[in-house]
Amino acid sequence: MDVDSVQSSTSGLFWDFKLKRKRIQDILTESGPMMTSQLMFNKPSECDQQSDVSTGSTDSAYVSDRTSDLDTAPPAKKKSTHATEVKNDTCFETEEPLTGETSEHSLEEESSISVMCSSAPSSLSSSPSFTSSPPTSVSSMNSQSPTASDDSKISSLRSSPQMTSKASPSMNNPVILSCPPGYFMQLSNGFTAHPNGGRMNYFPMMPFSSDGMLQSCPTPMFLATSAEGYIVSRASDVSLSHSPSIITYPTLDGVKGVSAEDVLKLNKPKIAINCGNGYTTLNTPSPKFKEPKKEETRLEKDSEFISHYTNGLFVYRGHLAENPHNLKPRTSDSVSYLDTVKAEDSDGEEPLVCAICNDKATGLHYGIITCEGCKGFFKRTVQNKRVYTCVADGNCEINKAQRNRCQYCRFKKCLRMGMVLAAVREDRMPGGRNSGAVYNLYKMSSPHVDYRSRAAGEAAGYHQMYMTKPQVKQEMQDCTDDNSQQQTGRSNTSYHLISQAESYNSNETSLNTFTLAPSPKMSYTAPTESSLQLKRDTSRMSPTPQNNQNQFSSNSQNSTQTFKLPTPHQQHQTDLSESQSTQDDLNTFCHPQLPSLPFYSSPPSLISDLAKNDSLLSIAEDYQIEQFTGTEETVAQALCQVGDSIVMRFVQWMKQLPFYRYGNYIPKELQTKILMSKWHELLLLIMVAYGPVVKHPKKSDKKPTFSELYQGNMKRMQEYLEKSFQKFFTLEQLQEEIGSLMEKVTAITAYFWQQGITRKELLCLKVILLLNHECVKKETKLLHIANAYKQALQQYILERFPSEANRLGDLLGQFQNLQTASAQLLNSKMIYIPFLLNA
DNA sequence: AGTCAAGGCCAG
DNA sequence: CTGGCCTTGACT
Ligand SMILES: [Zn+2]
Ligand SMILES: [Zn+2]
Repeated sequence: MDVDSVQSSTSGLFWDFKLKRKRIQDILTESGPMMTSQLMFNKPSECDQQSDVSTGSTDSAYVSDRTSDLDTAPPAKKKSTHATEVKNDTCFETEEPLTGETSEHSLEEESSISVMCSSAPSSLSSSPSFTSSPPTSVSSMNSQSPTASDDSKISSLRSSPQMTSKASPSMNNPVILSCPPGYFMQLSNGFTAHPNGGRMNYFPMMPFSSDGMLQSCPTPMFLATSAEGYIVSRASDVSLSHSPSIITYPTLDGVKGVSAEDVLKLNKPKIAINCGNGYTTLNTPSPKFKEPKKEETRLEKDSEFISHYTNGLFVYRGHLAENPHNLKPRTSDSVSYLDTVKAEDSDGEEPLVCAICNDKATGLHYGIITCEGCKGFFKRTVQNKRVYTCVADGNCEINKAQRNRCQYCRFKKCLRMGMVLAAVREDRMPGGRNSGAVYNLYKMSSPHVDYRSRAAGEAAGYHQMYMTKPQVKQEMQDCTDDNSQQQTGRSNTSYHLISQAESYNSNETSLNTFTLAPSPKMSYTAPTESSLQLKRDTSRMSPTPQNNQNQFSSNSQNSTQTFKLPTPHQQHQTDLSESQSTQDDLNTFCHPQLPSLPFYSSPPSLISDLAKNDSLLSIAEDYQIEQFTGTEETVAQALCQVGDSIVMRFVQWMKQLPFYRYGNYIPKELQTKILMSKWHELLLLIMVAYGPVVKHPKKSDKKPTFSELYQGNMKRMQEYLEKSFQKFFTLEQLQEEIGSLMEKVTAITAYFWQQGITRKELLCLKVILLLNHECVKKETKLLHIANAYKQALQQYILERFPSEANRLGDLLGQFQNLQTASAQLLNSKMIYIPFLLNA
């Protein structure tokens, strides 16, 4: 009846990270396995019927109607569930139009700031190198440092992600912050990260006038982080040839934020951030800021809710998450296995520890062993669909002592460790027992193929929960065949480091199921042949390398952080000569200094080189939605193949990139890592830009609007589901299900339509996106390459669109949206993927 | 009757 | 908001 019944539990096949990574590595090694997959690869692409895959979807723009569209759309879904706290959208709706229409103009002009850094502002020479990665205030917060006391004084900014995630086409839309009266804003990457994690972007800001009043809005200012503190730049000063006036605010000892006192002492201007409800001051207590309601918000869509916390870094699969506590497979029946746990436990240690915080556990709660506190925390969070924000960068350590320091990270860990959302009852009915199905939502294999017998369970590796470290290492080696793994086990240190890196690829994302069943009533789908196969595979691999709680948590949480730690120093080494302003990493990080790389000749030729081997765009043409009809099984298989072949093409594409050919700047592990984390974003980029690039060769006025696009997409989705699965859903149902994802995807497409993105721009964007990875920032050469492409793109834009000074910044700003959408896509149901491939 | 995981309560 | 403790109620 509902969409759930259609969703395939084999959904993960498409994204299946383990297979993809293997594929990548195979190809990179140019080894045999590639052949096999090449065969598979040809198959889907063979169909050359160029049917207009993207009829309704790909066309439209999204200019003036955008605000109104967004305005009207959300209310529809608001009626959905708890009407009370749906303010997440409310916020957005009320503020967005304001800026969208009125100040957008000025804002967009300012966004040229994202470009400005390509010139070396002399005024900045005093402030050495700005890191794209945040100052590591995390450490101070993680370790039990005195900052704890500060926490209470500083409002941890909990903003609603929807506002930004609501597909703002440019990063320059005002960000809505919430800050309780009497507190000063604390800014950090964690905050901005909100919707998408870890990124500090420019915020439009307003200067105060001398009388303490906000100035009217002629010259918005922008804020960005740097290693030194915050940079505030006056947009009006920004131009390509002149350095912006930049004010640097210091970082507050360990904690990021600027207090009123500090500002006074520094004798620097006060600034305010546009926070929707007017302006909230950055550096002074905000007297009359009124909270929208409760600064907490709710997310209505499960996938959105989840991806807010997973942030694309791992895939939520309920209690089947690969953590040491979950090695014991659940059976389909409702029999608890706590007794088993205890039994096993007795021979060694009896204290049950919480998988989240290591506190004393009180049994199974929502699928895993947790303490009373984490149980309650998880329940409250899910019941109220609370949305938290990390004020650091989303990697706070969670243990008993500091589990209450960061709700975001605590809940993120809850999901990561596999607490089952669906086990929180919607009807709040106490007592009784959840049906076993609740805990099988994330399973692929049939309940009958379970590990019912104790012997089987033990064989399946429950014992490994207590494996000693050497055993773990052995296990890792036995079970994996990839390169990074081979380096494993030399010493404890290397093991540790590697597993951190590994966790990105294999631990979190290697799994097969993406089924997100919002409600326990979801029907169970029969396993497919391939799914069973895969299930066996994963179960064999499932023992998580980490065996003690601390280690695991630090591993998993550092997986991203690790990559950017070294940045500051390396930065220094390379660019000391040139001072520069830095925007935050993700979007714009231009080096004024271009190294003389072998491949680098001139910006134009950089682009034309890319154009010579543009094999990627055809991806958008090679897969027809019609391929994905039939039974779910068929679809799952088809998707698996397609995913396979797509990855293949990405690898081949990467290998023929100019800088790739000219010298091996990219260590192989890095290639794999980068591609693994970027290929779905790249895919989305291609899909989303295909229409505007290909079907819109000449400037016509018939740019499709966002709403046209959106409605067309939804309608086609409806038809697709009906035709392919004989399931009919009303548009309202669909809206419920994938509205938010569709909005995000459509918004990007619409933006590209509106901008009339060109093929060359897309070419560059692909490369820049590929290199827009944390790891790249440590690789000086790669960083330079990325910047070379940015400059090339900028130059191209200058010639082609001379009047659009901020075009590059806006284009790069889409990365954030791509990342968000792609993360959500990862967590959405499989049956939507084929469609989105053609949206 | 006993288990045990869910929800509720409410002092701190 | 937290989390220790209590009540529920399907299931054994
Ligand atoms: Zn706990
Ligand atoms: Zn955190």
